[in-house]
Amino acid sequence: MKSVTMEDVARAAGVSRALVSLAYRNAPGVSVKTRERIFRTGRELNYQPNRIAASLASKSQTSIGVFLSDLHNDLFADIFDGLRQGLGDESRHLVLAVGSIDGQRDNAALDTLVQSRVDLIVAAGLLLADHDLATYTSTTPLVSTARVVPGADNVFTNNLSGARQATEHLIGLGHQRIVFLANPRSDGYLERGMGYRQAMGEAGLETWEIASSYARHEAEADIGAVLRSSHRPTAVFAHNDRSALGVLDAARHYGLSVPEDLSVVGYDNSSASRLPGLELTTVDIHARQLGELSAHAALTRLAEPTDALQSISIDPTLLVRGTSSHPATGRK
Amino acid sequence: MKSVTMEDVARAAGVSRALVSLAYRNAPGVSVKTRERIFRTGRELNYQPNRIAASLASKSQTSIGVFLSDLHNDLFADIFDGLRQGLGDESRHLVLAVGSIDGQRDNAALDTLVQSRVDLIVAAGLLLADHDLATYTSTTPLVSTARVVPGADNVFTNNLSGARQATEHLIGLGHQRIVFLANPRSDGYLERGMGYRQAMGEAGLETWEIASSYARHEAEADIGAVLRSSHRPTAVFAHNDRSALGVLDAARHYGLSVPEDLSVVGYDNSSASRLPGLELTTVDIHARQLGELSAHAALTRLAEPTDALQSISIDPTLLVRGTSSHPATGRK
DNA sequence: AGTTAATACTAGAGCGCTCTAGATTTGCGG
DNA sequence: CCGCAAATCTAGAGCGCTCTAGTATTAACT
Repeated sequence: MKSVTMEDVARAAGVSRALVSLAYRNAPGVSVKTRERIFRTGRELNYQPNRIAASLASKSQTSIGVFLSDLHNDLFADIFDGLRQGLGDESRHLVLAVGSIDGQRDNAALDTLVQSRVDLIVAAGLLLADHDLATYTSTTPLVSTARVVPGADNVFTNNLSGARQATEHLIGLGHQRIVFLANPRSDGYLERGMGYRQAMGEAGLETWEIASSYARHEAEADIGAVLRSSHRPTAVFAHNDRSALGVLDAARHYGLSVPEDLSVVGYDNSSASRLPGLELTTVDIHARQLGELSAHAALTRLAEPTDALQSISIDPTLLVRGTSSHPATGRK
Repeated sequence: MKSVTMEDVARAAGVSRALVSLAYRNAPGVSVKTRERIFRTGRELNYQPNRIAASLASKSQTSIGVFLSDLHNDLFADIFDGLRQGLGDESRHLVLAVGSIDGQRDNAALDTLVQSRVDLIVAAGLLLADHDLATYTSTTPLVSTARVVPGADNVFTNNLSGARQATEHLIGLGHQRIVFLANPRSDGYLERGMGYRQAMGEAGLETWEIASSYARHEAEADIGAVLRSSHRPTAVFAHNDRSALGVLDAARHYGLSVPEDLSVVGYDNSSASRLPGLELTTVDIHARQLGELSAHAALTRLAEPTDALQSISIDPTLLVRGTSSHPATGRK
């Protein structure tokens, strides 16, 4: 399947290859008449410029690599939307790479981007250790979203603040036995845990943390044992919506009604949390805005490669919905 | 930012460029000793092969383009997972392009893939008209998932069967006034409507169709008016889960309880439909399997470019969950 | 018309790799 | 130690484009 090249178009239009190149890049220096003729013959031959060749030949083709951790999490979809919007016209040269929920594919995905010689990588939801990322940041500028990576421009959410807001909300409602459901594999869990601990400490309450895994089913099992105990918690603050849904499931399974018997607060404001019938109280990390700001950071970095590294933090917002209320009574 | 080239590695290792190339491609013809030396110096120099140059130079670099319509719909995430699994090792050369929910970006996304000279495109959720797609199928083999495209290998779900199953389920429960909530912009809506009509016709029931839009909120508004009418339907079959959730919302808004006052059946078995607290009765299209079969179709096509076009259909499965029951009574 | 200054166009080198065809080395039976 | 095939390695021509440095053409103004 031989494809049409620039050479073919040039010959057919009776001009040089270089001129066709200029025309297709909308560069100046081509007369209107010739430009039209070139496009016409291009269309006739069904010519599609070869991007591969173009980016090999040119040094200035700025392409941006986007790493997304997991397509199942619509948070990343939001970030991606924001990114694309913030990038505007630049978004035509995006190269996507998708990792996997366990982080196993992150390395391969980043390699792909580096090997595709993207000028910059915007990464959302990286699970790799800082140390492993150093290899990449030394080669290609990195804009990290929703996680702070040394050596990269960072656009992140203030997890500490979000976790405090969530915990203080529960404390304010009168809860005392508040469990924090953590996941050592998840982004930002450390800071969220810290925010939880701070808020609990300031209120003179004892912390109670349970480690859980990323998957909903496992989170459900992990929390199940706790919910069955006689001195069970009256509220659970989950490190993200996904595991909060697991808690909801577990509660239902053990006959606890939410929020009457148990208050549940999630984190992320994922689309699932917004669903009718769930109305999960959660913390909105403003994912779309995160993406947009990442775009700006990326554009700035490309324009000024030597500028100092930036870190932008966005304050998350607590969204009180239906799964949190006063303990025992069920009153809002 | 000058990057390390194969030339650099060759010089440092004291061999020819060609040999480095062979080594990095794990090709035979390189002695074990030399191979090791090459990799060692490669690592020392932090060499990353330039994929762009590689694919320009080689004719046989098979890369596969993947078009995904919309990252917010986790159906596509499932398809993608299946695809990646089915592709196995081949999945290292995936090039992703993402459209948009309104289909506006589909053209641009496909152009990107063609311009990246992918050897084949696997497309999930295309909204473009057949006619617009002809341009692409003439250049690059296309495997279409979840939609039948002329001139492409197709892996699709039997929408007719799925819609019949859903409708017959409702009829079997005793419903008579069953609304089909359609969306003229959505994939497969035509066939789903047809399945609905067939099932209704065979049962001697009158059809009742309402056009809706893709977004949940609008679907909610569209269905609202119908639900308020005195002679309202006892069941709604929505063309997909997304709009089914809108129906659920509308029902709640107008004080109808589901499934007691209104049965609702969706389509897709999206992750949202599986959530605790929703338990939407829906039709499972087996998205993951769709992806896997697409992978096989792609591999077959790449191996045998001249074989006749294939069409594989998967029968969807009705999943009866909590939102459907006998009319008026609420008994299952 | 004659000079200058734009404007329009072209030749050819090169981006970093792959691949073909040929050169060199190695292994091994006699 | 020779001969010859197999194993190992290399030179150099592209892949389809961009970009620099230049040539040809037209416009602009004395």
